This record gives sequence, structure tokens and C-alpha cells, in this order.
Amino acid sequence: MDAIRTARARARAALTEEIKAAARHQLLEVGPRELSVRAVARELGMASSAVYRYFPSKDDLLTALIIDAYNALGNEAERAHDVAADAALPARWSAVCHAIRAWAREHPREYALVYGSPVPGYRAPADTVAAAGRAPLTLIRVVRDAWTAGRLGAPDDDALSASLTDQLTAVAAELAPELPEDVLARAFVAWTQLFGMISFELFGHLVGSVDPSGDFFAYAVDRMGAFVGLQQASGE
Amino acid sequence: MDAIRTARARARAALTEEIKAAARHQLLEVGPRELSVRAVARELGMASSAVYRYFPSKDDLLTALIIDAYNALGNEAERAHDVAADAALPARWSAVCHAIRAWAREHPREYALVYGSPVPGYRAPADTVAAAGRAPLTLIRVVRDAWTAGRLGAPDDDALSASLTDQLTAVAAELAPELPEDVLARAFVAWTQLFGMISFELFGHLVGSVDPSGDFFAYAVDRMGAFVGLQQASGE
DNA sequence: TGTACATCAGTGAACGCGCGTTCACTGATGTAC
DNA sequence: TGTACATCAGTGAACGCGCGTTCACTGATGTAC
Repeated sequence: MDAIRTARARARAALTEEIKAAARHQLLEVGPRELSVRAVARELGMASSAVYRYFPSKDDLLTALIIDAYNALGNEAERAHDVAADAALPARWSAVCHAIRAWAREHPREYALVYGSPVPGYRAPADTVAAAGRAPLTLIRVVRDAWTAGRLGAPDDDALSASLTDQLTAVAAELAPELPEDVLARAFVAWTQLFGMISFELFGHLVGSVDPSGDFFAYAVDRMGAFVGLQQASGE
Repeated sequence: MDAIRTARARARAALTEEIKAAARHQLLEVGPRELSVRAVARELGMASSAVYRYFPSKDDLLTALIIDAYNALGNEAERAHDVAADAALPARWSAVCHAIRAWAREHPREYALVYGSPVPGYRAPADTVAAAGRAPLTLIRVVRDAWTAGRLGAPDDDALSASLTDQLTAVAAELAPELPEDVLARAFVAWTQLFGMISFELFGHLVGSVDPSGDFFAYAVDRMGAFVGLQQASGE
């Protein structure tokens, strides 16, 4: 991306951000489908028609918010991973998981936008895919390093059906070709557990049981790290 | 519930169901907040004001749908459990999990209504709680039976922080007082994994990886059953 | 069984509202020479 | 550096729409005696 040159382009970029910020603000009170272009414009003190100079339709604005949310989450996950880069494997795993939860708790409506109910009638364009993959890929990175370092228990590929093995082989080919299928399968289990737990926490399904959920979260992250096979190195 | 007596009362009950059915039908195309009383009335060929004789407001209609959804899911879970009542413990566990997934796949919008993003501005009344507990309680029932039968590995209560132990003790007091805290904690992990996985499947987060997800689901259910501690009895 | 009254279901018009998007326009900024 | 033209940002009015909810009403069903 080259530096922004003209004043006009700079103003455009700034206002584009302001529109998205106002829309995010709207999402605190209203679902993605009820998000109102007119309300966004009102919040910024501009004519509603002006928003259309920046986003050709409401769905395009929504798409921008979705990509931003995936990227913000991906940033946090990657940053946490890099900070913990020299720590033991379970600590790295845990750091990434906690960073994901922290972002979700700080941005619950944006989390719901991407991991909650699909927006009815909205079809996500292909450009969301790359951004969406960043957080899970960061988790896979830890598992991969563990495997490479020989710090993962022996996989149990017998537990996999033939067609599941095929699916996992195809996934591994793009992500981490050297990972055994069973390890990848366990990582998927941990991944769905992580987001299931966060969704339950944010969406109110833990109220009355393990709520506040910080301790339960830490417990589950450790257990699922062990489930995937991450082991404390002997000297640590 | 006594038998319905008068023709008026019978008509009322029938039309109440028809309104809910039409609303469920609406949900296929539109989110819970955009659900339109007028559209429901239109679908039934009645004046929109007539709906107000049955549900005093849109939110009350929504509440009825939520309770119905929880109960429908609870029914399926309990029914699956009872059918498998004589089977080995892992088979019972698996039967309940598969029944939950099957209902979710058959009723994706109702699943999203209760387990997806919270409806903005909607406050669930207390009467949803009992219905909401039925499916998870069915899972706990299996774990409890396993524990009572001495078929669960030794719990590892050292892994729990003090405050998590307290929370779990309080939950256990209402649910299954004899269950060790660690077993209950593991059941919560499995529970969140189950619903996380179903949400990911229905909300499109597995597209491009383990999709179709039937094999992965079966794998995860078995693994999480083992994680909780369910063991095949020696003779089986 | 028959009558008089009370209750309820359903109607259709109305209130007041907000929405997404388009369009012709004005004035400011940018570009080519 | 200065001018002429092209591009772009933002305006405000308008289109056509659907919404939740209320209200006074008509006619059917239920109840007490």
C-alpha cells in the first residue's frame, strides 16, 4: 500500500474509517440486519446519501465490518503468539486462546457479527476467507511447532474414518502437510471447543453455572491443550 | 393440563399454534428481530391486529418461539436417551449428542434463535430457563450414571482453581451433588465443544475444511466422551 | 330448553415512524498543459 | 505559476415501502338463571 497522497484521498480514507466506526457503534444497540445507513449518517452529521459515496450499499458496509472484525481478531491472536514466541508450547497455546477470548469480550457485537447467527440474506464474498483464517491458523501454528519439535504424543490414526482422513489430508495439504491427520482432527475439536465456550459466555448460556467464566476458560484451555497433545517440556 | 373444553378454547389453541408455525416459517428468511407481525398475519390471511389477541407483542411471540425451540431440542435429547437407555455408556452419550445435532440441522433457524447471537434489545424472561436446561441435563444424566456405576476414571481435582471448584460445587448441588467437580468441569468442556461444533457447522465455519461434517462430528463426540471419562465396560 | 347478557375473536382504518436508494444539483479539489 | 476542464464529495428532496400497535366496531360464542 503506497502512502496516501492527495488531501482528497486522505479525507476519503479518514471518513471511510469514521463511517465504519459509527456503524460498529450502531451494532451495540441493533443487529447487523437492522443496522441503518441513515442512522450512521445521522451519527456523523451528514446526509444519508453521502454514505453511498463510500459504500455502494448496506451489504458492502457490512462486508467491510466483517473483514475488519476477522482482521482485528487475527491481529490479536498473532500478536499474542509472537509475544509468547519463546515460551513453552502450552503457554503459547494458552496465550493465543486467551487473546482470542479477550478480544471477543471487548468486542462482543463484532464477535457475534462473525461467529454468531449468519445474517439472513447476506452472502459473504470470498475476500473474507483470508481474514477469517488468521486466528485458527495461529492455533495451528502452535500445534505444528509442537509436532515438528517432537513434543506431541503419538497420533491415533485408527480413530479416524476413511472419509474423515481424506478431508483432513486435503486440509493439511494447504495448512501443514506434515501434520498427522489425527493431530489435525484434535486441533479442530479444540478449535470448536474454544469458540463454543466463548460464544456460550458472550451469549449468556453460562449464566447461572460457571459465570464469571475466567477460571473455567483457563481450565478448559489447559485441558484442551493437553487433549491436542501439547506437553510441558521435561526441563520446564 | 386438562382437556380443552369449549370450541372457542380449542380454536384459540389451534390458531396459537398456527401463528407460531407461520412465525417459524418467517424465520427461514429473516432474523428474529426483523420477524414481522404483519407478515405472519398475511401468511395466515388474517388482519395483523388479530395476532394481538394471541400475543400481546412481538417480543411475546418471540419468547414463545424460544421456549418451543428449547423444548423441541430437549424432547429429542431425552427421547434419544431413553431409546438408548440400555446401551453402553459411550453409546448413550453418543446417541444424545447425535440427536441434538440432528435437531439442529433440521431446524437451523430455531437453533440460531436460541444458540446464535442474542436478539438485540430482547430480554429473555425466566420461564425459558427450565426448557433451556433439558438438553444439557440429559448429557449430565449419562455422566452421572457413569459415575454412579464406577465407570469413570479417577477425577483430577488438583487441576481446578479454588474459585472454579466453588462455582462447580454450587452447580453440582442442584444438578448432581455426588459428581466430583473435575468430572462436572469436563462435562462443561464437552458441552461447549458440542454446541461450538454444531454452531460452526450450521453457521458455515467448517465450509472448506471438514465439510460435510458428519464424520468429524462422530469423531469429536467419541473423543469428548472419552475426555469426560466414559469407558466401554470390559465385557461389551 | 330458552332468554339476556357478557365475553371474546377478528376487522379495517389510522397514527406516526424509519428505512434504502436514487437523482439532479452545487461547490470544492485535482490534473494537464 | 496560471488557467480550463474534469472529477469527486456532499446535499436535500423525493420515491415507494413496510413496520408495530391502537381503537372503535361487528358478530359470534359462552354463561347464568
